[in-house]
Amino acid sequence: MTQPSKSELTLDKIVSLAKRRGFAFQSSEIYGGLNGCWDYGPLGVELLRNVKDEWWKTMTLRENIEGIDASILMHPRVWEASGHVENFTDPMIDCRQCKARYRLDTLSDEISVKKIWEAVEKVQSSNGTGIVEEWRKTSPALASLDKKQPEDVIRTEFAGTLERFPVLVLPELSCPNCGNKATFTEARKFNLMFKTFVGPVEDSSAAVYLRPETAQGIYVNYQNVVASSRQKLPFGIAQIGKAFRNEINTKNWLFRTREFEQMEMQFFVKPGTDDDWFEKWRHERIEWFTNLGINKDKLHFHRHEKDKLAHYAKDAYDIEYQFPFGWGEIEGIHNRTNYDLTRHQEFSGKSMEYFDDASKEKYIPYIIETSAGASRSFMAFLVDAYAEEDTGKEIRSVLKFHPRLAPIKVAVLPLVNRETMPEIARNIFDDLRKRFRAFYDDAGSIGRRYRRQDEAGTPFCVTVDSQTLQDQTVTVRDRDSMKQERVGSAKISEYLENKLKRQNE
RNA sequence: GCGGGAGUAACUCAGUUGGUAGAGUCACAGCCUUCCAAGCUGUUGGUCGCGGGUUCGAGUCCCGUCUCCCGCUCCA
Repeated sequence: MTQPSKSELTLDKIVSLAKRRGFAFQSSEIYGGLNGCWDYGPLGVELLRNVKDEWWKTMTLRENIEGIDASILMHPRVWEASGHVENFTDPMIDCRQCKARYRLDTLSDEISVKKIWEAVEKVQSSNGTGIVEEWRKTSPALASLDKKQPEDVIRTEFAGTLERFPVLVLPELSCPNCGNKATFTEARKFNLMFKTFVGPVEDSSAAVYLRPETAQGIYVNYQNVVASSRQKLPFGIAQIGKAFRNEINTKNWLFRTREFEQMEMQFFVKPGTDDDWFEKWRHERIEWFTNLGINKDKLHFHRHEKDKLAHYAKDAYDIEYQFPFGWGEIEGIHNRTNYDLTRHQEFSGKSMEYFDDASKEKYIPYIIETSAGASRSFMAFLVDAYAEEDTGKEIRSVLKFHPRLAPIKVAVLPLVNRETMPEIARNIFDDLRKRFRAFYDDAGSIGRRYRRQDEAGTPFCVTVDSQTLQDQTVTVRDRDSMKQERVGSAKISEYLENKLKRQNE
């Protein structure tokens, strides 16, 4: 059996299959779709649920992790404390010539002091319109044209000028990348958080945001959980929920969307033990994916370089999956230090300290974050499961999901619609469907029906044949090997339970 | 946000210099069929992405717009 190389696998193929079989549809499709929004269909919702269930059980079926489900709307101050208000609203500009993109607030770092003075002199000599006057008031060091000012003062003031009066200086600057002058687009302010209003009146004082990450819902509840669950450090809080980011560009199907779901576990530890816990969680998390059948070769860690770490992070690894479009992050494991809790203590005025009864110490815990994308994991499991096999006569399309992730666990098929086979199969189906997601199919040849289940990723097919009439046994056909074994029809439930059983972790 | 490509049935696609919209697959109803698709008969299914314009007439030409894919950029 040869397998075509997976490099031939395109996203288009998966998107098409996903639509045909009911995994994912474009949102509001009959109205032309909504950019970057997708809906999960009948099979998709089962797969997604199974992914989330597996994650939830892995996390919470242990002593030291509690679950919560926080509100999507939170107090606006949360996002000031978290740094999102500041960091999510950077004005951006593009160079029309070379297409380079810059953050307005960091553009001045790439421009020499000499060039800065040149631009400032141009602005100074321009006609004294109101805006120039205003600028002179806010940037005295520049306005005085005192070139003996220390460089950092010049730079700070110039950065401020750029941010407040981009119209004034941008036409005087050259693109640091291509060197062309006056090629910048207007500064556009991106607010990456979705804004809405509490109450029916659109009053700005009632503005709130749809959470851009679920983590903050855990942090703000950390003291509540400690108090109510009697947990002691180290312990974790798990949550699955939707988050929203008003991305500039959505792309790659479910990979970058504006509405997405996260599976996050924030683990609270004593400072100093954080590195060890970080390593432990990092390895545990990648094993979660491989234990559920993801090809090891398609997974790797991507460590964030020190100078590119987020403002809160001490160390960070992404678990990346090799999608048809390249490597993409499906989970991030970050050492967030005590940044978040410290900030919330500052902004809320409430203590975030933990009192360690054993050592009589008081401290703000460090947090090891494991943040997996539910939608991205869904996509990785789907892409990874997809296989085309040459059986010699034809190409078999099959989704080789781990049985616990498979949307449909078992299909029940009468070999032919004769004698009492359909009735017996119906009875078996009626029994199984109460315990497993099951499917009954009597349409077409048996081979066709097996193929249909292959394409839906159903791991087991139970077939009633003439021998069933004699000895009450049925065949169970395995999706991947296509091999069959005979099982007593009364024992199928037990047989499936065994196949779907979780290992003790 | 920039550049390129695409959008016609549920899916993959055809559709000539502008002249009544097609195929295969899928699905459904039968027939056939005793273990790995595509055998037979019949049937359902199309705002040709959307909106304008040109024209006697637009899937086809023009303009705008939306959406998807690819490449840049971005991803705190």
